[in-house]
Amino acid sequence: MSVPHEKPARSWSRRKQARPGEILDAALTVFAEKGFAAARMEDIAARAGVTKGTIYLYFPSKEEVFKSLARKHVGDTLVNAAEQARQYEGSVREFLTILLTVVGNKIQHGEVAVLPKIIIAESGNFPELARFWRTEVIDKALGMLTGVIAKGIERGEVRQVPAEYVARLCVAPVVMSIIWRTVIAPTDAVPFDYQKFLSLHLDVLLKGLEPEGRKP
Amino acid sequence: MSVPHEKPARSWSRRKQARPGEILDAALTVFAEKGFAAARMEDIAARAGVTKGTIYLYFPSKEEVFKSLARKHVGDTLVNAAEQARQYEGSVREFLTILLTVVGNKIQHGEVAVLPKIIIAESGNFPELARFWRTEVIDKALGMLTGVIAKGIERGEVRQVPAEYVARLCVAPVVMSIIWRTVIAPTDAVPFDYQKFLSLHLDVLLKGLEPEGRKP
Amino acid sequence: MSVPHEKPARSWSRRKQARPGEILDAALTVFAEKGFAAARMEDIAARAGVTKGTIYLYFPSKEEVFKSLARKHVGDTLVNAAEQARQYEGSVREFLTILLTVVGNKIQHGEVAVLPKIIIAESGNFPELARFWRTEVIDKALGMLTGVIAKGIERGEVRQVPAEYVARLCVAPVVMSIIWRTVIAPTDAVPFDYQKFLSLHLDVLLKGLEPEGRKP
Amino acid sequence: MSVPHEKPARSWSRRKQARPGEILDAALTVFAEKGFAAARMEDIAARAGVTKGTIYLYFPSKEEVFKSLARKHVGDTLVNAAEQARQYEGSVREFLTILLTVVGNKIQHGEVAVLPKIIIAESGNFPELARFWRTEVIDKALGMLTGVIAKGIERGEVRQVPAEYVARLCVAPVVMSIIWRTVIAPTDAVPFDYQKFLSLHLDVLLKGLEPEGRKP
DNA sequence: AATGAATGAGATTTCATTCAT
DNA sequence: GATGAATGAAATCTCATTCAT
Repeated sequence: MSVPHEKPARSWSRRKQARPGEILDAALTVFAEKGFAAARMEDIAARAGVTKGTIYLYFPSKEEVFKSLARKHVGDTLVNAAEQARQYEGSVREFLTILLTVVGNKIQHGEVAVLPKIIIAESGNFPELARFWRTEVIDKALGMLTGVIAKGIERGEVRQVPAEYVARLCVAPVVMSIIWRTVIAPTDAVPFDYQKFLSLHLDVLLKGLEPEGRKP
Repeated sequence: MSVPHEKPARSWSRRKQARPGEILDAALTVFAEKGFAAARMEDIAARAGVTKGTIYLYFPSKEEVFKSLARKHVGDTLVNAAEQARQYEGSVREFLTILLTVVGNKIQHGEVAVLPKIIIAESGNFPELARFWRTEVIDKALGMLTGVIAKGIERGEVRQVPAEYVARLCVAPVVMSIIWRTVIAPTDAVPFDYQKFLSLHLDVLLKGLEPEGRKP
Repeated sequence: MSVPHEKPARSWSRRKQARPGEILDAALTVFAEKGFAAARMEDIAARAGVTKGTIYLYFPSKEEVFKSLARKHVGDTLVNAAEQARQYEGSVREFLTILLTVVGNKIQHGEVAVLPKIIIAESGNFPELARFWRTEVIDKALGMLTGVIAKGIERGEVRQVPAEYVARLCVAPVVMSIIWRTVIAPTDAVPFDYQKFLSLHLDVLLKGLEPEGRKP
Repeated sequence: MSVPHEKPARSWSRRKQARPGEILDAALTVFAEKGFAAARMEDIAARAGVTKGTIYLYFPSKEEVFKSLARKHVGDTLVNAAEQARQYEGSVREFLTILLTVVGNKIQHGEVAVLPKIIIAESGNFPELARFWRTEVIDKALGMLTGVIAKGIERGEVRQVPAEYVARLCVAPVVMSIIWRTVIAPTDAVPFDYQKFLSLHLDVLLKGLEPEGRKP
């Protein structure tokens, strides 16, 4: 690869490259806490370690910061998950176990867990965003799961059920965990074990989906 | 003593009685759509069929409108549900069937379905409200369900599981339905059958909770 | 005097006659405390024992209430004092003693003592009023005193001094007392003896005005 | 190290230093003319040569602008006057002559002469301020004068009189001059010679305070 | 005559955005 | 590239005034 004299990368040069990302990270937190309208550019700037004016060097407006943010984390994890799912040959149980473990972990520790809350809160003010998430995230996630369930039914692992609805059943406790983490958890000290919760969920769900006459 | 007519009750006197409710109804819709900060008092007023100033005859501030709203619908349905649950002697299946039918109906048609979205969106700006809902709604609902599940375990209807977590499993699809209705549904035309979804949920859940050796 | 059937004067009829005065009395207090802009019609109404709307039956606007008030107490006491002064034949000392006693008493107990404060405070917003008071009250009072002093100089009771300036010297402690009563006195409990103060004032003033070679 | 020029001191940095003062100067004029409630932030801003928003960069609210203003000019001149008075060894006449000349000059030309009017007008709405002025300005001024008079009595320059009351007598024409300047003078063209008035005041006052048997 | 619910103009205050430095 | 002082549009809130009862 021809990068003959990869610049010495003066420290502020690296900063410059990193700025938009730093700003969006700051925005993520602030928007999650206050919502779009109540978030002040100054809050975001302060959290990003810059001043108000600087944000406008990288984004033309508050709205654009918000939209960039909402688009940023989409597709990353999800898209390849969908890809893998299509080719996946293991059992439904195996697949969901892996998936929910990863997701559970993100909820427990990840920063991005707050994005859904942002979308929920601002869907009314930014309907395009709601639609964007609908098509890019929700439909893809549900589509992937529907496919997995359907395959499970074909194979006799799962009894006859409407796959798209079951896909939502599969996701529901994840959604609830996300909301719990972002809405309830901050207000009280009692910790909640999302991993254990999702693990139980999977256990009950798969049992509930077992074909009738099956021998355990 | 001659009190033939209930009261003089001048016509605007009757209006005055009704006004606060009308305003809160309007506020419910507007807050649900825009969130607290982005909702304009004038919007709420217009929707209630009055002007800005009138709202201030009944509520001292925007914040108080919001808080009144958040408190208004609490406990109504829920509290007596909890009471009935404690005394309920029927099976877990029966109880949950009735409960989810009622709830599903409210989600499908009710106006109040948007309240949770409001609380989710504004929990960061009004932590007291988040706490209030946590104690008054969530804890009570989960407590009620935990009790029902526990009773089911005692009776052998339900296998050995951590009841509080299962209570959340029970609720998760309800939460998801509410969010779907308020966030996703408005952006697209495809209708979603909440009743059917919750019915499937119950079916899978109860099956997933059946004691191991049970004969169907 | 031909008032053959002086009406039985039903009590509310008397009220009706009295209303404007009651409202102005209330306004006097409220305006004195808050000033014109900060005084609310509702405050005035409440203090007068009526409701906002009622005031508008008697006065077309807040401004007119204020102006009526400012004109109300003018000339009453003052004008005849001026008249008496012109014809007065006694000594300067005698005259001022009587005058300051009356005035001192009004300051100590009267309600009207607050009027000057109102005029001072609102002179900027109602220059006509300031002019009105200037011509109707101040000029008349100073003119009267100037006349008295001048007569005193003629008679040899008072040494050669510019009478109009001395008239102001004569008034200054009165002005100060009024301000003390309305501005300082309300904020603390220590009482102030206006009568004694004005009496001392007169003593010092007259001594200071004695002709040079006079034997005491 | 080369620090040839005091500082970089970008030009707007110097402005920032000056702004609060400029705003308070503007506020002084506007509040004096209209009173607190009737003064619009926009008026103050315009007079200070900025826009509404700018004021809020330096003061959190209109009320705080007002309070800052009321506190600003306190103690400056007065406090050292009090200090000097305590140590002063000259005659009462000398001292008061100097004092009243300075004061008379301030009234004739100074901007601050309007502050007392502001305090008088707003004492009802800001009782803390009235108290503040009472303790910081009035009590100190009267205390100083009382001390001077008392010393004069000891020395035999002044006859036996209650010193605190005489202190007020001394101040009364000053108060009246201030009110004349701020309330009456703006409404008419005839000028008033405050210096001459106060000079006459001193002449009459001191004569009035001379010990009885004194030979002139 | 009196009420008091309703109005809406106008004030304070906030904050996204601009721009000289 | 970064700053932060300044702007001004837009929101909340107040209250004089109106008017149906």
